[in-house]
Amino acid sequence: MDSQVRSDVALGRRSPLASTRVMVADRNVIIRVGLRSILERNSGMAVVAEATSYETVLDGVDEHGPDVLIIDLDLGDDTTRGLKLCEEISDRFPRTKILVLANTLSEMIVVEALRRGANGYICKEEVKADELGKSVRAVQEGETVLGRGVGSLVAKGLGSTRGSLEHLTDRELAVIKAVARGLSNKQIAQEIFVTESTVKFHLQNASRKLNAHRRAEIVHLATAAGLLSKI
Amino acid sequence: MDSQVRSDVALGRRSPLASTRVMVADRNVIIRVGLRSILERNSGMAVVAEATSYETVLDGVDEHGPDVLIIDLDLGDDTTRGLKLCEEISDRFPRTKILVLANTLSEMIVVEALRRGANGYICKEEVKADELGKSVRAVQEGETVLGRGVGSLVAKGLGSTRGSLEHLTDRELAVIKAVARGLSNKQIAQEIFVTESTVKFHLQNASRKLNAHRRAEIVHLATAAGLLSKI
DNA sequence: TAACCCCCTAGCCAAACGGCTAGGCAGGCA
DNA sequence: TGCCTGCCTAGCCGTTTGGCTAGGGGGTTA
Repeated sequence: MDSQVRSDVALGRRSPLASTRVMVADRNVIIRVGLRSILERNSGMAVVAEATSYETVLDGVDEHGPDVLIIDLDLGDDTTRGLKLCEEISDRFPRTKILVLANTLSEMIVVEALRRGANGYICKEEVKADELGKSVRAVQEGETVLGRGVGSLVAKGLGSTRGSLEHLTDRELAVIKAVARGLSNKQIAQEIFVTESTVKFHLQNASRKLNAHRRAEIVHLATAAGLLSKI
Repeated sequence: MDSQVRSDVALGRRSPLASTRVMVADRNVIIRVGLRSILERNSGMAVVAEATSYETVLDGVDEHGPDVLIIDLDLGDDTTRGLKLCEEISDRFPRTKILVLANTLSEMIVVEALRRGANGYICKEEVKADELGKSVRAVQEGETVLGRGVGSLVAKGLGSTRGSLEHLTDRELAVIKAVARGLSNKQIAQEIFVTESTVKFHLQNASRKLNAHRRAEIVHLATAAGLLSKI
């Protein structure tokens, strides 16, 4: 339609309605383009910056000072880095609201993200196009947005006594990855140059942290939490 | 549309072949919008149909006869349905080429998809924007396209004697899902009203089919293959 | 009808696992 | 300095598992 406005937007200028400045952090170029298209065309927002790695998110926020940061916590091989990022951004740039856009729905991650400063959590698969703009605007205005299915998950989790996600240590994660490959404790011990006892020790700790009791469950929970993306 | 040839040229030139008609099948609206945006703006292609469920893909292909179908095999809770869909489309509509756009990289799924008529397989996370158009055009012209990392995976898999994916039976899948929840064979037996022997039987068969030797590995492989999306 | 697949059951045995207690060592921090 | 955390080791015990052989019954298809 109005080609004048469109080219202005393309140049980076804001239309009077484009009062919301958004930054998008996602590894997937299709997602980035899709978000830009949806937000700019349907909601009159402006995507002022993009990031594809943990390292560049902070700089982008610092430089562009977006109103809302839409972020997939899984920007690498470790979702816990995304969680730390939430904490750091909400700490250093409290004016920028954080809307987590997740691939998967994990109770642990949701609770932890909110605890560390995220203002909203929606799931890529579930979201509808018209909800996106509303969600962004809502978090910008200080609301907390929980997408489809997220709310009930959180409510369920709040009843449990389980506190915050005790994040897995490097060693524990390494052992879990080996377990996922079907290795026995003895094989794992040889692979990482420790004794079988140590492997069992790490697995016991991981079990407690994930509230699991069998190695198959550990693998499943760690996968669901996005901790095993790269084996 | 023809009156805007000039602006089309400005947007990115339209070659005589620019009539590529694409259909997109993906549950995720962000992905659908992103693909449309990338393909239409940068490559002068037309997205003529979209689908979001297994049921609607066939109708869409039948009605619009796209040159290329870009499809995420995981349109529901069962990737094997996506594989069947590949087979059916390549059988009934051989003129429509199939480009699989996957979330995850699973050797089994790749090999099986290609065996059942897919003409290309690329991974959402890995693909670059400019590669998308090229890939679509390449499969349209009869080439087989394997995205980053996919090729080496297939090559590795071809060496193995393991044949096609023997798909898991309902029972086997049910047992695996229970295993993922950390249940013991005895507990699973009680839950699905069979003896422990039967549970072990199903797990043995699943192990063979997935080429795994430990239940943790079974869970991991089944997850990677998209078989455990809904627990 | 035979051949096949899926589902179910049984028993055996060695190996692996889960859960536990009880330590030692190094580094960061109050 | 003491305290905490992460990491490592040891041993014990009962349970679970992986891998195997050896069947039966019901359904579908060639």
